[in-house]
Amino acid sequence: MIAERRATTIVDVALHARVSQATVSRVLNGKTTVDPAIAARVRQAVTELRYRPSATAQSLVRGRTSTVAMIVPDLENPLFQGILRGVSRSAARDGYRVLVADTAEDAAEERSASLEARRRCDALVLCAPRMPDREFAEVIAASHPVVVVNRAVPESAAASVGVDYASGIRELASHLLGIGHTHVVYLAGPPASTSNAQRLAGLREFRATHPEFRITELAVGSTLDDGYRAAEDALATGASAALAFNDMVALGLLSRLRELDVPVPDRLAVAGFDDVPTARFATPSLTTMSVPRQELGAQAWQRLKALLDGDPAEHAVLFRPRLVVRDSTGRRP
Amino acid sequence: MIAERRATTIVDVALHARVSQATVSRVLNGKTTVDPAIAARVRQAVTELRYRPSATAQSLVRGRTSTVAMIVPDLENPLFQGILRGVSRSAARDGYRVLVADTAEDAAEERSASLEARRRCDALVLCAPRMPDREFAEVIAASHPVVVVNRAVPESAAASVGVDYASGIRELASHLLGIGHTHVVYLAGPPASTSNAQRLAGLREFRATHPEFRITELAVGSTLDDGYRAAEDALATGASAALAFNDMVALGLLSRLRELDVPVPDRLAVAGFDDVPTARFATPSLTTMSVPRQELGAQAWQRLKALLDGDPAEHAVLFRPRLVVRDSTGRRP
DNA sequence: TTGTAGGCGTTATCAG
DNA sequence: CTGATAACGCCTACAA
Repeated sequence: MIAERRATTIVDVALHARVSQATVSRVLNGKTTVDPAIAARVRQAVTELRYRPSATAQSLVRGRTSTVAMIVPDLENPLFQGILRGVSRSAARDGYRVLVADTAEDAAEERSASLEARRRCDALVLCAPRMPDREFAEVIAASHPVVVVNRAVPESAAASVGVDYASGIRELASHLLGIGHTHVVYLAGPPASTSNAQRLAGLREFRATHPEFRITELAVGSTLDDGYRAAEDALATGASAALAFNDMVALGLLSRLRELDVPVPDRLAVAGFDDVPTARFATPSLTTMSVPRQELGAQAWQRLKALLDGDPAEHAVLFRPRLVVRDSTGRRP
Repeated sequence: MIAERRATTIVDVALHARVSQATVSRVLNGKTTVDPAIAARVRQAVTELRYRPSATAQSLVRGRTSTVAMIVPDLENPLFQGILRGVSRSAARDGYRVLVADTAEDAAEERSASLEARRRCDALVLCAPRMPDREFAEVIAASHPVVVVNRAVPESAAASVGVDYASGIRELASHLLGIGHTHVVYLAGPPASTSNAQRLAGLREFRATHPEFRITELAVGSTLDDGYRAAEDALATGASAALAFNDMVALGLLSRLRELDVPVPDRLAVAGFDDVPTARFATPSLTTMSVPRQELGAQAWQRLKALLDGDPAEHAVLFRPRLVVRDSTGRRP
């Protein structure tokens, strides 16, 4: 016989313990005080029947799911992994779970995924959204509460945490200039990435105050392979140093340079951005700007939590990346 | 005035369109056919009121949440990232979302997270669970449908996908022996990892048929740092080759060897496991066993989907890792 | 302290 | 083709 088993509900427990549903609910939630003897009976019924309350029903009646969604362009990017980890662990401490959606760098998918995910969650974490401004504003308006990571947003519309890429890249440029590089090639990231735009802006600013500093721009991308493939073009620019969009690009570049027997940093110095775990272990070890990945996630959660609790939005926070000089830039060339 | 806005419900839409809730529900779900004029009125009301159905209410009445949970020991591990990505993308195609929980390599946390996550989802993906057998069985029994990744499980209890680590490491050992290494040191992974146990078993088997092959075992771990710190001990064993638990360990080891000016592969050959994205880009490039990370996730989803649809469980699948010879093992020493 | 009953937002059955 | 109405599983005034 095929026992089409309906999950056991609070009614079953009530019947089994010979009390009302209300009482079962009470002992399970520890709200009102209940007669110890009865409470014990209920608890026993619960274990005997292996009863576990339906989270869905609880969500419906309580008006919240205790779940938040996080939308990322690419789960393979160590930056987003770190942020996800930070959000996930912080949220767990407050009894929240995280739903994650990978949009595969597709701006259109980003919009629908956000809207759809928001329907089943209490809030949204938008990570480095690639959407055009119009859609971005629309999604934010429809998804409150929202916290945005790594993209500027009108203070009132949503909470935000981010990285000061402009200042970071200026510091990096300054470091390179300091050790004698007057011509660097910038390996640009995805066009839709606003953090790439911030880096470019930072570079322009630096250039404005340092006319002797020359920057050649190359459209590259964000992955190991993108960096690997950019090596020849980077060399062809004649620059003495390369500034990569992020560490992945830098690592890919390094590996190709090695194949080509191009000495780093002597012929070409290389710097990345993010300080991913492998950066320190690369050969030569990678000079980069450190970004607090998990902390970014933790801060994102803190802001989301405030909004969820109806507290006033906390101030946006912008982390200053920290310069980490390693061997890939070396000394004065 | 503080407008405590209740979200707009189907009732609001019905009122606005001067029809019943039933009709609204019908046009939204396209179930029964509805008078075109009325349908249009409803749709207009929907957009005007910006109505979006409550996923929670739908879940309650439909009896499913269209969400599955995935439990992983560590989100920073590239293997789990790849699997997550595979599950996430495959599930998305079938209209499912993925809830992710990082247990920080804590077996106790693993149990509670699984049970708790299962309450709000339709199914569970257990990734390389570290729990002791007893708890493992218990969690599985309480969480059906479940698919387990990278840990053996009684065929009837849950679906499973995995990697044939034993055969993989034998192939790797064979490669090393083939190029002349008769003494290798195995840098072991987390004691609670069953895939580590599988590797050890494979090594023992290989040893049984190749008495001239000597294996020294070292307790190391699973991270870059673990590998980095194991370098001196590995050298002290006098082995001519190191077999790392995974690529992270191997990469950490490589970087430390470089600092120590130990030539690889001449003084010590190094091999990893998993073929993570950075393995190819390491210096020297890393010999390793390739594991289809995303495919593992896709297969896991396929099995879960079958179970969710009430179809008979598909057969367990075990992927054979593929040997990828690169420079870190080199030629005959 | 305990039980009764109403409601959370949808879907689905069954009459009209 | 459309409209009441009963679930779905749980929580919470309110009443006893």
